[in-house]
Amino acid sequence: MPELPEVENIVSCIRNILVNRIILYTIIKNDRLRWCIPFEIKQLFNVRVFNVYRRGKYIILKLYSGYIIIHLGMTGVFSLLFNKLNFGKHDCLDLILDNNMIIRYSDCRKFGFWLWFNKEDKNFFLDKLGPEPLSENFNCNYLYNLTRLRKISIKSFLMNSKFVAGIGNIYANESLFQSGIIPTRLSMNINFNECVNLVNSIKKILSIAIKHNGTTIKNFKQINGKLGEFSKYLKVYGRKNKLCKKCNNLLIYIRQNQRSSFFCKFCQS
DNA sequence: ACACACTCCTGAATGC
DNA sequence: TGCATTCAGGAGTGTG
Repeated sequence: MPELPEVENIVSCIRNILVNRIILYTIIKNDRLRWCIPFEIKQLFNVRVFNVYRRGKYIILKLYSGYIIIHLGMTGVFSLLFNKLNFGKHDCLDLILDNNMIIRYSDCRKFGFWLWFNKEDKNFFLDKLGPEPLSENFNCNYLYNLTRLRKISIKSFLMNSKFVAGIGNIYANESLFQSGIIPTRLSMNINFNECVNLVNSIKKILSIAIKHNGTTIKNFKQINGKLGEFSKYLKVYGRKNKLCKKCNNLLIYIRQNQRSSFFCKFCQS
């Protein structure tokens, strides 16, 4: 499941391949993603890619005539082909490039999407996003001030992209463990020192995960097909009924806002 | 405006 | 063994 580090990794891969290349055309195999792939993408023809970047978990392809916003959902995967290849069951579309390379997008569960925006459009998705967690705008003062106002758990807070962009379930669980805060604590009850710890933990964990090419749980692959390597560093996520790596007590699993939370009741409070 | 449940989807894991 | 059910999750949408 791609979160910020996985998306960052994918973006740096496809940036190298796509920037200054020309997309000759697209071949659509299945346009039924979360929303139907729009005709502007289906009809792309000889258009240069100016830039590829990330915002939260969104991938933005900046083209001459507008931009494509891609979200990978749960199972979106890119692969790089050097020859035309028949489509498999979960393949959705190919971008045919002017150097004979092909970028293929596949998505088993179809939670992902590809949308088109004209350059003058206000952007419905990007405009609502909170600061990037690795930017200076995301700091302890910001977190402290914003959490004062919210009667939601700190985990729900972290996973809401309008407060901070790109933190999903894995990294919310891991950051809260590292900073010793139980996921069910009300965000307004987190004190300033805890905000300092939490911000530091988030930045540190995301940075390390980016270095290790992300976390592979089931579906995430880098564009070269290699798996992310951060999963072996996970301390709580997916470790239901296993022992805490700090204190050796059993980790607790709960469902919180219809998401899995994992924590240690001795190391987190 | 806010908080939270529901929804989309497929395949692996689990249950009987 | 085989069929049925449960679970995983991002984030937009709908409800109270």
